[in-house]
Amino acid sequence: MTTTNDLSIDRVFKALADSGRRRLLDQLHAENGQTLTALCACMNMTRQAVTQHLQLLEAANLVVVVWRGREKLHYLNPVPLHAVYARWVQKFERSHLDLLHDLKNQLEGSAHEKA
Amino acid sequence: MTTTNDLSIDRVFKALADSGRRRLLDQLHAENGQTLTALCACMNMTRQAVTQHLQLLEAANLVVVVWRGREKLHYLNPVPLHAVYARWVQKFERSHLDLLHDLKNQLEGSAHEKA
DNA sequence: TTGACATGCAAGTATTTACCTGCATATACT
DNA sequence: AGTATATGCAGGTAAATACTTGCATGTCAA
Repeated sequence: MTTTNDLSIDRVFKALADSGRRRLLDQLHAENGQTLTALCACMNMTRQAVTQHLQLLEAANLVVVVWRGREKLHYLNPVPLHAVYARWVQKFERSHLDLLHDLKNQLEGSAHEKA
Repeated sequence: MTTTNDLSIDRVFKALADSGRRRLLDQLHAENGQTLTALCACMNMTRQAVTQHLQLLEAANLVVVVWRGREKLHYLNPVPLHAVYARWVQKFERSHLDLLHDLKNQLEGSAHEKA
């Protein structure tokens, strides 16, 4: 269940692809456990639009929801972010300098610029 | 010029949002400097579609292109990945355990599950 | 110079996405 | 009970995205 397969990774990347959704995560990072209405305050779109963004974040497991009476409290879950970094970003980072070095060699070497 | 502003960060996130584009980056990670045709081999779509994906990766500066005669060589540039991590992902990761702890407290405390 | 190969450019379609409006439901407050 | 508050659900529109087909251009090799 906690398996981080390709589908769930894709959901995380897709969730992060929208600046509005990233702002929502930022908001929750600033203050965790906010209600829907509170989150709407900074979003310059209708409540329904914000709801839909939050649903994507929930589907990606980046946000966890807890009900308190009629209020929906939103909590940040940074685990998928870490998973994405660990399983995907890190491997590119590791060979960082090597690859740049290769590229530099190529550029300075046999390769020609297009006119 | 090398400024990593919000717009360029957005381009990177959007570029990473597609699994096909992520596969292209994986391919380049496995073997750097591949031609367009070589990259097409693993992509199960037309060459033009692959070209368009690569253009988005270029726009996000995740891929750098060098021409060698009639061949277009594609090189991975992991710098934007690192930038995204450093400027965006990391701050969520830092408070990782704290936030989970908060959440756990909330769940076990005053909050009630919805029926 | 001719033919094969590597790529570009442009326009068109289909799907997905972001967002809206309108109405329904449940909880809290008095 | 009655009103305000917090949210859900459903349907519709506009724009963005993924992908296609068709044709043009430039490079290599015989």
